This record gives sequence, C-alpha cells and structure tokens, in this order.
Amino acid sequence: MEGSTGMRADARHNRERLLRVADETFRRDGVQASLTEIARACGIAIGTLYRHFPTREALLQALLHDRVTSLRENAERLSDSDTPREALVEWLQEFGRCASAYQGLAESILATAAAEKSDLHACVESMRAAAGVLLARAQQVGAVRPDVSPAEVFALACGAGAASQYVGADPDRLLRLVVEGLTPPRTGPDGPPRPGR
Amino acid sequence: MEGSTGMRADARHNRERLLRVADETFRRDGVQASLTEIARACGIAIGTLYRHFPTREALLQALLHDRVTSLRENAERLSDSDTPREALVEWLQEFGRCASAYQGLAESILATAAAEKSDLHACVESMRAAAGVLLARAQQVGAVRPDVSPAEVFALACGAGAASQYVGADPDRLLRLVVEGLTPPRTGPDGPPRPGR
DNA sequence: GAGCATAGTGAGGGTGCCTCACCTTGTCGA
DNA sequence: TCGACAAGGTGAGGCACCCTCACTATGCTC
Repeated sequence: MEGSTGMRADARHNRERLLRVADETFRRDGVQASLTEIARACGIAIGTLYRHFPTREALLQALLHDRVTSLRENAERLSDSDTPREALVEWLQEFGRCASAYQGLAESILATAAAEKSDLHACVESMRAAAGVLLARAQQVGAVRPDVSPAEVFALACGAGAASQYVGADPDRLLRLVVEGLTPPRTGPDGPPRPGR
Repeated sequence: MEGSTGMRADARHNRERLLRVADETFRRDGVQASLTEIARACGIAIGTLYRHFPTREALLQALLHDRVTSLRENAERLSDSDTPREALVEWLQEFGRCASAYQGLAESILATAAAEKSDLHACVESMRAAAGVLLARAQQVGAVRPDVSPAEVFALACGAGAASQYVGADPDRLLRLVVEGLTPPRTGPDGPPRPGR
C-alpha cells in the first residue's frame, strides 16, 4: 500500500480505512457509488475523503495501484514465453479480471486512456504498454493477425471486461473468445497447427 | 414515430421535440446527460418531460424504437441467408452501430437485459431473440463454434459497441474481430475453407 | 510541553433527480 | 360559437450527491 509513508499516524490510518471501505463499496455498487456514503461508512467527514483523494479517479487509481504493478511485472515475465499466443491470452485474462473488479471500471479505464490529465492515466498507460509488448511478440511469430492494433485489442479487452460485469459472465472465458473468435476451432489432421501454442 | 397517435396536438409536438433534442444531447453527452438540460433546451418544463417519459430508460426506449424494429426485421430477412456466418456478422455490425449511438448505451442495454421491470427490457429482449436465431443458424452449419451461448455473443457485441464509443474505434471493425478473433486468417491452399462464407 | 505543520471537519453553494398539487388549453359536442 | 373537461403543462420542493474552503484539532518534533 504505497503512498502512505511519512504521513501522520491518524492520516495513514484513515487512508487505509478509506481504501478498504471504498473497495467493498465499489465492488458492491460499482465505481459510481456515492463517495459521501463511503465517508459515512468510514465514520470520516467527507472533507477528509477529499483531502486524501481529490477526485474519484484518484481513489480508483490508489485502489488499482498494486494490481497494475503486478500486471506490468507479469507482462515482463510473459514476454519471454515461447508460446506468445497463450502468454497474450493469459495476460489479457489477468487484465480482464482486474478491469471487471467493479462495475463501470472498464469504462473508466477506456475513458481515461485519452484524458491526459486524469489521475488514472499513467496507470492505464503502463497497462497499455505492457499489452503492446505481448501483442507485438505474438504478431511477430504469426500467432496473432498482424492487422490488429494494440488499441483495438485493448478496446476489446475492456469491452469484454465491462460486459462480463453486467452479465455476470466469466471474464476469462470472454477474453479467450476475443482471442479465438467465434470461429470454430480447427480439429482434425488437415488444419495447419496454430503457431505459438 | 409510433406512440404519438391520439394525442393532443401540443403534446405530440412536445414529444417530438423532446425526442429530437434528447437524441442530439445523448449523442453529444452520452446517456447520462442531464434530463433537466434536455427539457431546458426544449423550452419545456421538467415536469412535462417526465409526463412523456417517466424514466430515462423510457426516453431511451422511445429513441431506440425504430432502430430496434429495423433490427428485428433485418434478422428475419437474414435468417434465410445461405451464408449464415456473414449474416451473423452483418447483423451484429448493425446492432453494434445501434448500441454505440450514445456513450453508455451498450451498458444500459446490458444492464437492462436482466432487469424485467426496465422500460428497455422488451426492446432488448427482441434484439436478443433476433440474435439468437442467427447464431443458432450459423452454429447449425458449423460456421460458428457450437459452445458459445447467445448470452456470450450478446455480451461481446455490447462490449465491443461500448468500447468503440469510448475509444472512437469503428464498431464494425471491432465486431468483425469478435467473430474472427485475433487468430490469423487462414490463407493458402491447405486450410479448410471456412464454412458458410 | 509548546509550536506548528499536517490533518480533520461539515456547512454551504451548485447541480441533478423526480413528484405532485395546481394551472392551462386543445378538443369536441351542442 | 362556445362551454366544459380531460389531457397536458408547470415548477417549487424535498432529497441526494458533488466538491470547496475557512476553520478547528492534533500528532510530531525539538
């Protein structure tokens, strides 16, 4: 839980409590949950919440920090894989689980991708970069069609994450479908093996 | 523009104006645009807006009515196609364009799919049914993998529609990717031809 | 334990949602 | 032409949320 060093003890305590309660609340009510209610649930004045997290996105960003770090590390680890296609699937699935943690989160991520000033922006950029590396790798070995852009993959992944939240579907499954498509899997001896598997 | 027969002239006039302005506003600001502002832009009191459309979803439903009808008819027409896979793609693309008309619309559609009481519900159901027929047809001839459910296809389509809105991507392209996946297209003489093309 | 930087507070101004008791007017029969 | 009334229009009001900021409280350091 970075970002709480050098604080006064009461401030650190409140920050941690806010993050804990915000996570529960967003999980239950989505990212549009009332900040007033979060503060109330913490027994903290609304002004204190805003002192710690000046915007809703700053709060989201703080909540996502650890997961984003882990996503970046994972991408670096996976970029050595000798099955780049599966590496991409695995990473996208991890991303999808992250993006579908709260209802509305995937949309927030999509929306802030363009907005430089957003608190989430840097956060999102690092994820996009990580995805870009894995995608390029999979494309190099011919495991992914060369004509899709990182932005498109990112969009589809966010879309699948968002959809899974609303419908209650398994994000892993949807993201595998994104990679494989609705096209029937090749079976039998005559289809060329899929590269990179 | 159904739903305005037998009304008083002033009411019909206001209803039409509301729909026109709401469409412009949702297009610009997304489905979360302020209803107060729509009423103001119409030069109409807020109570009048609510008299015509008791909920935001009722307003959306009215706006979508014509397009949904057209989607249903199109599905019926396409269900005879001798290239069921392309028929599915075409329909999904039309649906995607509809669902990405306003930012947030795809999510509203997803969210109301489960909520029986929503004004959009019937609207959405007719679209789901239409998609179901085309999907089943494509699966029958082996053009689409048999293990995807209509709900999954619907979720992916909405996800792609939503994502295209936020990113400014082409929904047609994203929906074709949903069907084809990120897998490289088969080329050369040895790959089995894709059925249903 | 004094001083102060850091942190907490919550009223207040702004906006939006939706309702409802009351007013206005289009329409239709006489 | 006109009167009655049902259909329609109105907007203040109650509620909730957002965010700010002038003020108060308190951990921490020396």
